[in-house]
Amino acid sequence: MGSTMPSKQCKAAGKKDSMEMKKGPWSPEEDQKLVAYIQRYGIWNWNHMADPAGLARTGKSCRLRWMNYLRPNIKHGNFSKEEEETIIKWHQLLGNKWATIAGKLPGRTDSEIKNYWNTRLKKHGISEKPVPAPSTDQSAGSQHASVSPPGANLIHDSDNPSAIKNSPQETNSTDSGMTTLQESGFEETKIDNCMQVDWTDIEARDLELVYREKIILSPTMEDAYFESIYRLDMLEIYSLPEYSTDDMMYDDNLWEN
DNA sequence: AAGGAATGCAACCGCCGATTC
DNA sequence: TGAATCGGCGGTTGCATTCCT
Repeated sequence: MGSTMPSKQCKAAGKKDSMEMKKGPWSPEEDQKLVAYIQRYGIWNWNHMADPAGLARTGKSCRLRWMNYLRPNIKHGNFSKEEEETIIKWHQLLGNKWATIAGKLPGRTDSEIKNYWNTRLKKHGISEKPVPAPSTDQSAGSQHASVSPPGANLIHDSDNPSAIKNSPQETNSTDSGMTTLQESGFEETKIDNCMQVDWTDIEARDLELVYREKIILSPTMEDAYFESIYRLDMLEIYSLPEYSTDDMMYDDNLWEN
């Protein structure tokens, strides 16, 4: 469009950017320019938009400002209790996958969630990383090497959604009377891309599991307990933000096979 | 009331995967 | 097919504000 910068020069331009481009907080005028430009021309190339928009900013800076602050339907302000619980729950399952977690909270950005976690939740002693899978090799220290899913040692107490307990390795699971999957007899076998789970052996309710970040169990529907074979490649799409666990429950295709 | 410490948040940086040429 | 580029992500930083002594 209005830009004359050849795209191949962008790497070099990046160094130039750092010297000549404006940094620091955005002024209301800059916000106005960016919004007006996007409203008129849309988003076509962040690196090439700043100049015709009249902004002495890098494309990255423009993108960040738009994505985290200026774009429509962004929620600002305090997180609700429900949102907080959602963050805690999904962080236990996914770890620092802020963008994915943000997908579960419409209107919230990954940056905002990340900040919220780092400033409010982390300090309250909530586990910072996904709980390592239980392993017989205590000395291994490899978090994802086990066949068991990372979340398999998680119990999410439905009476107290924010109370998510670690595995016996991490904490004493016998307090508060909750049991881990292993303690409740959970077993799984992985065959190629298929995971076979005997749900009837699972005593815990309101439970979600993630296997390499792919959801393998819907949390509440009783019928789900009687399904035993899940194809990870089928389920992969359900780990996308636009799919809720409700989608999983009511999608008949999910239960084929 | 003042000053230092703690906190919260916006923005930047570097890396990486996907896409384009 | 490989290099260049872009967009996205997570980690980190810096500054303004609030809290505490």
